[in-house]
Amino acid sequence: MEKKKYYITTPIYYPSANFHIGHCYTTIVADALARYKRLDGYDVFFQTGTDEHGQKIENKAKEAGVTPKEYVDKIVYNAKDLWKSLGISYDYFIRTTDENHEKAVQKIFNKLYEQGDIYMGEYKGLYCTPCESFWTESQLVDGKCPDCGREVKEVSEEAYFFRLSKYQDRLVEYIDSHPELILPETRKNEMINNFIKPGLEDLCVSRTSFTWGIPVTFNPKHVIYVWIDALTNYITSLGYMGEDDTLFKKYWPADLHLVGKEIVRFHTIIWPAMLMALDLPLPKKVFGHGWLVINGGKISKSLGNYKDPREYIKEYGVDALRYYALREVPFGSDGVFSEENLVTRINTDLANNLGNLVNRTISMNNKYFDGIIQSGEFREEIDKDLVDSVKSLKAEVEEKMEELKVSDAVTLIMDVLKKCNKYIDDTAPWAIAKEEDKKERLGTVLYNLLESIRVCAVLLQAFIPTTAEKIFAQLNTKETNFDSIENFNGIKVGDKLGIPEILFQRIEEKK
RNA sequence: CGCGGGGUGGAGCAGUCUGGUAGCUCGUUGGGCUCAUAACCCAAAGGUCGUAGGUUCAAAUCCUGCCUCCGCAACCA
Repeated sequence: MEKKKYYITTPIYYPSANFHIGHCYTTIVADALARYKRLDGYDVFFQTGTDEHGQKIENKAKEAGVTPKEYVDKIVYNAKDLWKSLGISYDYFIRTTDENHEKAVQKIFNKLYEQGDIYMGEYKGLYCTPCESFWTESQLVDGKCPDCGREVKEVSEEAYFFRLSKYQDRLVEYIDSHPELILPETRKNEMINNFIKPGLEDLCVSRTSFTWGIPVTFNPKHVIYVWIDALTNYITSLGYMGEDDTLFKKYWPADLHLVGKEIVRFHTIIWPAMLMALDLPLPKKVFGHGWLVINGGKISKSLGNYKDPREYIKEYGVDALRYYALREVPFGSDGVFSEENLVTRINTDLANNLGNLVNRTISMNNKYFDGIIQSGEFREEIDKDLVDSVKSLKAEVEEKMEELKVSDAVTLIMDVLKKCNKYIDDTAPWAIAKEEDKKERLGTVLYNLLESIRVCAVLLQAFIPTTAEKIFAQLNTKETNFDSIENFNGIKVGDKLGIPEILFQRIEEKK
C-alpha cells in the first residue's frame, strides 16, 4: 500500500541578518508536525529555505563590502548550522539563488507573460532617492521618508504587472468553498475584509531600481520582484518547470504552508492567484501562526532585543528550547518569550514532571526488582484511570495535531505524565514493597508506570526527539513506533532497565 | 467613523458563539509522603471578569457608548 504524502513548508526566510528566536519558532513547529506525520506513517516532504534576493540584501552586502552572494552564503551557512543544532529534520533547503530555481522562475515569468497574465505597465510611487526606496502614501511620516525623514518625490518607472485583479472573483469563490484554506479563522476574515473586498489591484512584479535578483529574460534591465521569485519556491523545489518533476507530481499541492501572521496575505491572495494563472491546484492549508513577543513587543532586528538562539541551546539544551516553543504559544495567538518563562517551563514540566517521574520510576524498579521488568497482570481498580488515559492518549493527541493545536497536544502528554506522578502517590510502591506477599502487585504498579512512560516518550519523539531517545535508552526498549502504543503492552516483561540518568537538571533561578 | 485582536485573582491564559455555582498553569501559604532532581501528592488564600449604561427572573457571556493596549495597512517568523 502506498503511503499517504504530506508536504509541509516553512516560509523561506529573508537572510538579511542571522536568524532569531522567531525564525526558530516557526521552524520548530513545522519540524514537530513533520516528525509527527512521519511517525504516523506519512511520506513527508518538509521544506524550508531562504529568500535571498532584493534591495535590502544588496544594500547590506554593500555595507559589508562583499557581494550579495557572499553575504547570503554566510548567513545561510549559519542558518543550516542553527537548524542542525535544533534538530530540524527538513528534507530540502531551497535557496532562491539556486540555479534550478532561477531558471524555473524565469520560465514561469515568461509563461505568464506569454499568456497575458503579466503585462508591461507603469509603476508610480513615492521615492526616496538617498534610501533608494519606494513608499506608499500611508507609510510616510509627515509626508516624508519614514526611514530618513527626507523629502520623497513622485516618480514612475516602467514595470511588469501581474493581473491579480483578474483572479479576484475566483479567489473569493475558492475561499468561500474551502473554509480550511486560511487558518485560524480570524486571519481569513482579515484577508477578506481588508484586502479582497476592497478590490485587488494588479501587482508590480518587476523592478529596475536594483539588480540583485533574477533578470527578466526578454528585458534584462528588469529583475523579477519578490512575489514570483519567492512564492514559487514551493513548487520549483519539487522540479516544476525543471528537468525532473517527479517530486512535483508526487507532493504538490502542499498540505500545509506554515507562515507567520504577517505574511498570510501573500500566501492566501497572491500565491493562490499565481497558481490559478499557472493552472495548478492550490495548497490545502495556510496557517498563520502567532509570534513570540518579547516584553509585549515584537522581536526586532533593529532593537536587538534578543540573543542568538544558539546561546539558549547551549545553556538549556535543544529540547528545552523546542519544548518551550511548542508549548508556550497557543494555536494562532502570540506567546510571550522570556528567559524567565523558559526556565519555569524547564523546571516544572521537563525536570519536575517528566524527568523526575522517569527517574523515580526506574529507580524503584531497579531497587525492588534489580531492574527486571515484572508482569503487568496484577491489576487493581486504581489502575484503570491511568491505563485508560494512556490508551486513549494517541487518539487525543492526533486530534489536536490535525487541528494544528500543537501546544494542546503537548499539554495532553504532560497531563498523562502528571497522572503518573499522582498514581505513584496513590499506590505508594514503597509501602507495598514492605509487604513480602505483595511483590507481584508491586511489579504491576511499576509495569504500569514504565509502559505509561514509554507511550508518552513515543509520542514525545515528535516534539523533543533527543529526550525521547534518552528515555528509550533508560527503558532499554526498542518499541518506539506508533503501532507499539495501541495495547499497553509494549514494554517487555523480563527485560532489564538501564541506568536512570537525569533528563533535565533543574535550573536555579537567577538572582 | 480603515480593518482586526485583546483588557478575567500577583503573572500568563481558558471560559463569551449555545446567558444560570468564575476554571487552568505558575507563584504564595499550610499539610502529607520519602521511591525521586528540596522533586511528588493534597488543601487553602486570592478575582464586584477595563468602564458606563441597557435587555433579562438571571450577564464575564447579548446590545450600545466610552477608555485603553496591540497587530495589519505591498514583503521583520
